[in-house]
Amino acid sequence: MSLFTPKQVAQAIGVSESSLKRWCDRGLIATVKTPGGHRKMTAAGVATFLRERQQPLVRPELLGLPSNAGKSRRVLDRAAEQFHQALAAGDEEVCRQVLVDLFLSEHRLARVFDTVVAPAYQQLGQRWQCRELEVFEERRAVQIGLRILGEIHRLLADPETDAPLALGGTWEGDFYQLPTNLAELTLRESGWRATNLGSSLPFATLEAAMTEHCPRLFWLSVSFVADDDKFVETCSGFLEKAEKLGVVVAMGGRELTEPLRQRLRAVSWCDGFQDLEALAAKLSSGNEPESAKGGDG
Amino acid sequence: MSLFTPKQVAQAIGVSESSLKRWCDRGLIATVKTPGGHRKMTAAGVATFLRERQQPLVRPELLGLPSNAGKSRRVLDRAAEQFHQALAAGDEEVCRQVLVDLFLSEHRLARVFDTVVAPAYQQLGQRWQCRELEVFEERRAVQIGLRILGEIHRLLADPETDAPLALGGTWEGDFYQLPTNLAELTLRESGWRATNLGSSLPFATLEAAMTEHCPRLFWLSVSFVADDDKFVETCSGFLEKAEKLGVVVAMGGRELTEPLRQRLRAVSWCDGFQDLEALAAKLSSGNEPESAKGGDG
DNA sequence: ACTAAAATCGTCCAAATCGTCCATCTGTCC
DNA sequence: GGACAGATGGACGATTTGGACGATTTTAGT
Repeated sequence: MSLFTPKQVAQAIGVSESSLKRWCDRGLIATVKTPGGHRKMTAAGVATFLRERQQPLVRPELLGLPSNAGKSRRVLDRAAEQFHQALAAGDEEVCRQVLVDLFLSEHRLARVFDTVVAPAYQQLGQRWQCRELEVFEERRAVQIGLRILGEIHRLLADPETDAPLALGGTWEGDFYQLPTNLAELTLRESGWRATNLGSSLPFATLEAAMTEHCPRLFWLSVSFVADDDKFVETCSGFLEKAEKLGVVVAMGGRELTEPLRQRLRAVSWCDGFQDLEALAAKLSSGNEPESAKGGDG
Repeated sequence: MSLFTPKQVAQAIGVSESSLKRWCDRGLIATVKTPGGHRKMTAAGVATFLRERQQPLVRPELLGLPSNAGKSRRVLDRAAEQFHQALAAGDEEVCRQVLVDLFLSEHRLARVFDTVVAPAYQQLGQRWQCRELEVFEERRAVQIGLRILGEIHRLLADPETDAPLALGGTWEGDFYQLPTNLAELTLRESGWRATNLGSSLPFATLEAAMTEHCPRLFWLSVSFVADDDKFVETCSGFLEKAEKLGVVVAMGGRELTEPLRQRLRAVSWCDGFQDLEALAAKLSSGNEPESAKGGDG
């Protein structure tokens, strides 16, 4: 992680150094001070400020951000189409600009994911099925997406050490990485200590992770199910275990068909990341650390 | 107990060595001096200083870790061990620092990949087979690796538009993403316009990509082979096509056993990324843009 | 034990930042 | 319009920082 001086940040935002110093002293921007009293800021801290204040970035490159980030406000629906086109063309720079712009424009990530990212990849999937796109183009789009999400990951402030814990991933055979990554970021933005365990994990492993860390929330992203019966069976055992531990399980994904859902109980369904965010908010507001763990035995 | 040098502590705190020395001399940080006058600090001393000054550590993980500056062999060895430990523990910050430090120390990426990254993941794989690690810990390590590689990707300058083109990926059923990502970065550092097409791609798609873009080099990362015969058969067709187009195919990966290799021709074998880099150098030095495309039809 | 390379020493100085003050600008209320 | 409160951007000397230098100490390798 690199630290930025007031001069750099002031130039990046396009304001005078004096103003920037005042904002720091008023607590608007997270600032650390050297023993000598010099201020230093992190990219995440500045990004948080920019989002809260809707402040445009004049020279984003000074903060290591894409060269056009934050210069203009973006509208969600227009961005969706632009993002989709850029993804299909493999234009990583444009993709990055669109997403980082939206992020800095204080749009909730969950909303961006639901209205821009997810639809774009759905469209790509459709175009791939129609033979309009080659497989590698779809894979390349995923690569690009993962890279950009990684950057946004770094722009989010580190969660508090006492923030509620969330784990999640995808089940064995489900190699889709984007949805579970999106879930992780959604929860991180909501202040959770969310960790994506990865894709294609045996349920035994998921259980082990849950038992070891005992999170408040566990998300399961389901984009592929080979065998409904096996899935339901294994998953049911997992859910039982979760209930005993007092872990809330959230499931979402395009493969969760209605018949499949009816065969699973004790699950919070999330159709989209805004659902997940709402669930997380409910959980962390109505914090009941004692009673939740009660039924162990 | 381990003692830290000013350089390490300075990096951990995120200030210059000069400033740190000054703070030591002012008594802000408890310091022990060797008979020769070199300063040494204990973790406790640094922690006390940080708490009194309420200064957050920029890189807390570096405390306890040797510095990675320099280019000697042992630096790389130590880095390999650090990286491995941090990967197993899921400590993304440490991993990032180790790799980015090495990168900024002007180590060739190929060398870092061969001596640090690849061994670390090999060890993880072994420990996983010995049941020492859970699957999710291995997956998490991959997630971390991919994110960091994404960052290094951005740190590399964009390739020239007239740089030689390279494409690559993994075959259907081979979901390992790290090796092919490493290959992409290796070539990018060598100035190539390298694009990773992704993992688990049908050979038909790989062929389509090759035909459409006609790269100078095509890498195939092979970390998993379900059926040797089928692999050889399909792969041979691919290699023929490549030869017609004048595309050099480079293959590497732990699953390329000797018997498998003998059944495949017209391939440049790469045991490690330094091999790949050497191959790339040879190709781009002996540049023969005309004759290469000759035999089409 | 000895040599060569790497890291640290102490010192110096230019550049950056500090805190503070003040003139200017903007929007509001009377 | 005019008084007022609040925010901005620039200027000032004092302080802090970060990088450079040759000399010295530590470390790696034989």
